[in-house]
Amino acid sequence: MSHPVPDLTQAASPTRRRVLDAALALFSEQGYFNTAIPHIVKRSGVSIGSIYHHFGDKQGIARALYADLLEGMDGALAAICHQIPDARGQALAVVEYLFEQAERAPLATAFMLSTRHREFLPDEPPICSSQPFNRMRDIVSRGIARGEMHDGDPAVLAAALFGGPLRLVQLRLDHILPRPLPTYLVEAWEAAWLAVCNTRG
Amino acid sequence: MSHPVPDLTQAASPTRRRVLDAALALFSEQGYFNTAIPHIVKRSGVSIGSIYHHFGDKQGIARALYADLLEGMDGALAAICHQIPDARGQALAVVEYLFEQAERAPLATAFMLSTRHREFLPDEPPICSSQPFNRMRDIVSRGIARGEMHDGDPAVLAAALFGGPLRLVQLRLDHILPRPLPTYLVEAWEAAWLAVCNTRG
DNA sequence: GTCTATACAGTGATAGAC
DNA sequence: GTCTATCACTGTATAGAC
Repeated sequence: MSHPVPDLTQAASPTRRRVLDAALALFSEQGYFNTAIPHIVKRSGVSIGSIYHHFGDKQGIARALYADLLEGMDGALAAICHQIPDARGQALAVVEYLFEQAERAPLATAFMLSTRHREFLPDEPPICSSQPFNRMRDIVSRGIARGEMHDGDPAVLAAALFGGPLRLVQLRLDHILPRPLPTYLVEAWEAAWLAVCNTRG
Repeated sequence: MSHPVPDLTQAASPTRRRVLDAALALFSEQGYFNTAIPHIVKRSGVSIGSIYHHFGDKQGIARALYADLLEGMDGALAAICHQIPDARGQALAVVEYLFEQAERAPLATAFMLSTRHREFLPDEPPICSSQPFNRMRDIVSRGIARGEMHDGDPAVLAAALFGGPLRLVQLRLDHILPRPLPTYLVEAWEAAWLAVCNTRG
């Protein structure tokens, strides 16, 4: 039932990890284009030769990082959808996960949610069409089908349900919100749920 | 009562305008860092010497553009807040404005809402603390005070109210939503308002 | 104010020893 | 697989004529 899958990708290499960690920090703090390879060399302690050996080019670093984080996020959402039956519970768990993750791993969350990946990864599909975001839309579609949420365009309802919480994450990552996100969870969720819940229920 | 203020800034210069228009198009389509000065030269028809004469450096172009668009957006929101008395009407008008503006001037809207300005304008304050966004929070604060919206943290309520619509704008600008934004206005607004309205009213 | 030609730095990427 | 040294180039910015 559990999935301990031991890194099918070759992410286990220690140098690879060090480069990805350094790149994540630099990309999140100053942006992809403000980060030169020598910066990554300094911060990671890995030589430029090794970096190019592992990743091919600069885009390759961002690509590997992006795939890595997408996979982690999708795994979390998959687990949620698997363990919780009702759409409301799933959506709440997703928001809770996003809030906790933004505090635990702000750099990773910022790189996932607050970055225009297309500018430096022209071949990647937009993040809205990625697995995790598809799952969010699926939750909403199922919520409508099950009568938990009122009828309507799934895209609009998904925006209404997750738009507020995602905006709060953004504000927190930009250091606008003073308190940790989980302290806003109850209030933010109540408002979000009111926007989509079925009043006939 | 009206404010025809004839461009206090020296934005009237025709070459200045041509440069700003070209820069807006290029920055929005491919990003600030993927846009080289020679690109702007080609697209605007203005020589590199004139560009540097007017804007000082590359950042100067982005800075002028940003100030220009912020001023326009703030003027629109100011007019809304001035003409409409109740918070609900103001908020609805703001969402309507954002939806229309995203269709009428998608490049400008994308540059304002979907760009990490800090990456190339390190001295600018974050957009969340700009005039237009302050007005949105003010609308919410007044809505709470007037009893139109239920009590709570203004930041959370503002995110709940505008987060969904702003997310739809994002999706539309990324070419994910098939139909023009105004066609989603009624449904999006109803959901947004449900999230914050005072049920005792 | 506008233009052309040019200087100069920093960057992504490679070669090749170990 | 890891490293150092180096290349080739793009892109910002300036000089100075008109």
